[in-house]
Amino acid sequence: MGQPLEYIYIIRGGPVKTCIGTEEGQVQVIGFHAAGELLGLNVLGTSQHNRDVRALGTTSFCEVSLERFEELVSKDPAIQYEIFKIMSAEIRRNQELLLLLGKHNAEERLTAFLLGLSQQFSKRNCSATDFYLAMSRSDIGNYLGIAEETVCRVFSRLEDEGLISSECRHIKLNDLKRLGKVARRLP
Amino acid sequence: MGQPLEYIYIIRGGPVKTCIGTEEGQVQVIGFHAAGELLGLNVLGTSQHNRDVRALGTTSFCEVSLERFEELVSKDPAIQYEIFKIMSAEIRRNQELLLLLGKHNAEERLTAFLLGLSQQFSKRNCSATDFYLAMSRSDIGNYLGIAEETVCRVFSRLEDEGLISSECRHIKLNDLKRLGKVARRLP
DNA sequence: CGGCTTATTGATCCGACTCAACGTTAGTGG
DNA sequence: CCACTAACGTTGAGTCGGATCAATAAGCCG
Repeated sequence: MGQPLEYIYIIRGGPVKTCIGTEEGQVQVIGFHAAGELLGLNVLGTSQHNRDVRALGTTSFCEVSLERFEELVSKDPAIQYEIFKIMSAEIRRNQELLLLLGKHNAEERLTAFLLGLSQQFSKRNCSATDFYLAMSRSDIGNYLGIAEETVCRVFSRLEDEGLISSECRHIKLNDLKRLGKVARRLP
Repeated sequence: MGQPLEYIYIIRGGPVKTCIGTEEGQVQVIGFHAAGELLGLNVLGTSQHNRDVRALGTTSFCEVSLERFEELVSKDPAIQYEIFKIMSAEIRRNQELLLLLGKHNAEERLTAFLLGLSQQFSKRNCSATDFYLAMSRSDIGNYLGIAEETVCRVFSRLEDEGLISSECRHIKLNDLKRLGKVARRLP
């Protein structure tokens, strides 16, 4: 964060989190990302990066200079359109998060979060029901706008109800259908 | 919402709100927009619009077919870059909103909202301290993730403290500096 | 006028925050 | 090798901000 906008980055591998911050030192986790995702597109048209990116494990990046990026984009309409699609998807992702933060309680936020992860893992040909969380309880709470303690409590409650098995960062989703109902329950 | 992605739209004049919804009928107001803004960019790469746009007064639009849009963008790098910048700004706007919803209480959200409007009006050469709200209390509450009643109560409280004058939708900001402190107060 | 939407205010209740204690694991240095 | 420290995760008790429910204005329009 604060660095001049000279490069954008592509994640080669490893989980990361991105955060924005205020002058007062508050931090908001904006997203968790994995291999293949682009970082830095959100500051096109400004002079410096506005996000902090932190590794949640062993990671590697691909650094692309802004000139090279603009060259690629302007020469190849397919790439250009791909970038539009990526940015557009990022907008939609943030908007769904807004809906989650604005209209759902802690239990719904957390189950929706787990189901979202499940889908991501499934797309990467990993297990959709049995995975490790790269991020801490504190990061999850920050991301979802709830306290770390509440994250723990909801995990415990979901486990008591048999919906998940939670052993620290190793999570099993035992009943995707019922979890889906919890995530989307009307207020 | 739900219409096939055939056009994107540019607001000619008049205030509008955009919303997303869930199958359960919940609605989340995502933003308020005025003349000059583009609507529809957030669904590039998908098959249909995912937002509802509703007028909050007399409005007019410019409709641009997707083919025409793509033609313009691919022929003129300046336009292309401009679109990147617009989408990038939209991402940043949503992220700031996420920070607001995730880390700030009702009073901070509402004062930040008023100050944001103030800046917008100021950019349009309108008064930064004396303006009409195009949107209802209910819309504001929905947008900020708080109840309509809470919006009213905070308005009343701010008025009691002399920070604003509120007569229904006619708002005066009496002390921008103190309002700024309220908006950014540490938790 | 009456019906309708919007705004305001009060009373009550609950979900989630805060504060605090404690267990666990990993890393550090004597 | 073990004491010490630092993160991280979990759980409990108490509190409070804001939601909900309810009633009452206040503007708008047919």
